[in-house]
Amino acid sequence: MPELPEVEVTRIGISNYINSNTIKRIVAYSTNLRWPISPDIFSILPGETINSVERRGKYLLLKCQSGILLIHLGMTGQLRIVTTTCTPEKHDHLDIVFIDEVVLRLNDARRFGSVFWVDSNLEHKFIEQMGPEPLSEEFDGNYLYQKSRGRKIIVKKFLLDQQVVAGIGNIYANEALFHAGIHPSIPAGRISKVRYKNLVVAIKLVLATSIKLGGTMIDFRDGTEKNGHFPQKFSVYNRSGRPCTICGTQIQYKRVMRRSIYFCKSCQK
DNA sequence: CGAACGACCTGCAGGC
DNA sequence: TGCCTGCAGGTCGTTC
Repeated sequence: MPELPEVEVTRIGISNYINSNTIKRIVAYSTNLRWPISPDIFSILPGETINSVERRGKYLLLKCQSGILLIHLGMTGQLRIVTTTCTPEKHDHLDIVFIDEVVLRLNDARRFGSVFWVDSNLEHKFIEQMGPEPLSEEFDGNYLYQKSRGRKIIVKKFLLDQQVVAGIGNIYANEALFHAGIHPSIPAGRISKVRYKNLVVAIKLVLATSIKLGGTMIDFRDGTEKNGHFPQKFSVYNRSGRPCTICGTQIQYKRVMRRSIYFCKSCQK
């Protein structure tokens, strides 16, 4: 499930192959992702050179001369670097073919991902409304504290709001709350500034650690199944019934508002 | 404005 | 064996 670390690891991985490379053509095997892929890209992209590969929250930004290609991987989206001789498989939707025959191929089984083309002098509304990058200095305890005043939603859901902070998903929200010792079901507006400072430290730590370890499930190179090593570091996520790494209490699992929460009832208050 | 929920989609696990 | 149900996940759009 691509969250910020997975997108970042993907960004670094594909950059080596596509940065400064020029697009030859676009091939679509299906265009109905979360939204139809902008038909513009078939005529605009050929001839464009990738000037930089950037990331904003969970979005990848392929910056070209005349605009930006935004890619969101949804839940199951994966980008792979292949060659033109590599035949497409099930759930492959889009090829960005470069002049040196390198292909950036998008695969997305559940099709929650999306691809947008935006004119360079327009900001896309989804990006525009997005909160700060969690690894930036701008994102600190004071910011979260101020942002949460008056909010009644539970803190775990608050962290998933991309307008609050960009790039956090269910896995890292659960993990960060554990490391900060905060119960996921507490209303966001009732948490002290000190606790938010601890939470921000925890968020930055879990995200940075995951990026360093290669995320949770990344595989961008042709043929080589190279999974990230972060799952081995999970403290609560997907560990229902297993002992807490700190106190040994069984990790709790609950469905709250159609989302899974994992926590230690002894360590998180 | 905030909160809650439906919808989108597919693969997989579990129950019968 | 095979069908059915529920769950997993992100997030936009709609409704209250």
